[in-house]
Amino acid sequence: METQILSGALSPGDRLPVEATLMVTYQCSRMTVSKALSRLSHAGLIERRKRAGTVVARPRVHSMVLDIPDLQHEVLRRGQSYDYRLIARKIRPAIENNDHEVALARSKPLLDVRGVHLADGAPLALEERLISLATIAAAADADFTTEPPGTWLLHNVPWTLAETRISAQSADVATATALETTNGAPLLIIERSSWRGEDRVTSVRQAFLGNAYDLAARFTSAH
Amino acid sequence: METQILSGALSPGDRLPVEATLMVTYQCSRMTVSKALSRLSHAGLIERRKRAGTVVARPRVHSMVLDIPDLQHEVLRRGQSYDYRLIARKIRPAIENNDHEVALARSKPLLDVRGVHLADGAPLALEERLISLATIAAAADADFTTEPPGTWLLHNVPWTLAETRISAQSADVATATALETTNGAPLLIIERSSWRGEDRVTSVRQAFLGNAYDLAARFTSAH
DNA sequence: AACGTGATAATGTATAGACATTAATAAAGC
DNA sequence: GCTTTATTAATGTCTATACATTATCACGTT
Repeated sequence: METQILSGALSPGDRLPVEATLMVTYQCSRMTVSKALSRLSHAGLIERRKRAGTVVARPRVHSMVLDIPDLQHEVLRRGQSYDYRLIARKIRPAIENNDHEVALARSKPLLDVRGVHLADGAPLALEERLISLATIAAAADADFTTEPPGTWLLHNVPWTLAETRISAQSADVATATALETTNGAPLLIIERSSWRGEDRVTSVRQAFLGNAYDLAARFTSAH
Repeated sequence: METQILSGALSPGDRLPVEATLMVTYQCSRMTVSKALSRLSHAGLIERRKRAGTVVARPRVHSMVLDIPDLQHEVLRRGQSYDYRLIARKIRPAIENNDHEVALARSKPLLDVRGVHLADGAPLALEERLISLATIAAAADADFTTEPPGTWLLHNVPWTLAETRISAQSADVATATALETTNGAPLLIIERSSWRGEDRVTSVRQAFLGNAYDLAARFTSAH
């Protein structure tokens, strides 16, 4: 079925046979047919409506799975050496008139970590991260001098929801210095906030050298 | 179960009760327990191993669903007016020493479309797109003067695989002119190739004004 | 102590049947 | 001709059962 749809033999809007027919066609029980169709439906390839039957879905958004990999893991996978250089780590209260920080802090301190990711010794990204100690108290005891906080969080805290913003900016002086590039160089900015259930876990801003980053490049699929 | 994991009551590595126990706990059949656990497993929250039992997963990659929306749809959703300005449309053979174009063309012509997306009359993105007429012959007859090719493709061609590259660049003269911005302005570049099964469908390069584009910003989740 | 080797406990997947839910269609009423 | 109501055909979900698959564990042998 999947092959037929993806090959174009079945086009968006086409009706699929009803489950009873598929039972006969593929010589299996209705439960099995139903599970298979549920899988396709979940993947967004088909739409099922009671009484009306099943049709090949007309795609609406270009929805894809983007593997935003752990930077350390990704750099090592590409055969480069990885290093993390901690610039500053401090525990501080939220800035009062910054709504975002206040929501993240929830009346407790924030862990503020910034550092540079290096691939083969060259700067790859500048990272500024805030971690909510209200949500993740254990982060206060973690050692972020060599292991980047992103890696630690990934291995220790499951997240349920993340909001990502991607944009491009010109490097200001401080960022250009940290990344050893020229003032005004194009940077790829990734900002992400993560939740665990109702609670905010962390927010991070990563500034990548525009030309160095084909890391976000990933194979993707609708399934 | 999901709530317990996401709330932190169950941590990565913790063992879950075996299915027989869950049957009793939740007063339902094993098939139902199994389906629920399969769903959690598919979502990456747990790992199931025969004989060894089920444990809460230790997350590995920051995998997330990125909804890259249809631009027209997204601009309208934000309450802005949308326009598409066609710059050029031509059918031409692939450039011979360009491997990418040759692979896309498959010995047939390519449809080369470029245009500008406008939100509230202001340029938002410059788009350069190639469509394989070998794979999508019907695209030759589509009217791309007002409807952008991305929207047409999205509604008419299901895709199975896409490869996306995201980077940042400084605007060159031609691009800066088309986007009515200054030379050297930071741009967010999205390059994407799409497949339908084994066949290449289209490749596109979109250059966004860096500050205008929080469009790629999308709510995302692991499920 | 090291190495198979078989029993076993767990998940994986299938079947047949029952009932619930929903929306398209047909019938009835005004 | 329009609206309301009943029918019904489709999917949605559950149960109980059976057997397949596989990694672990305990045991016996070398």
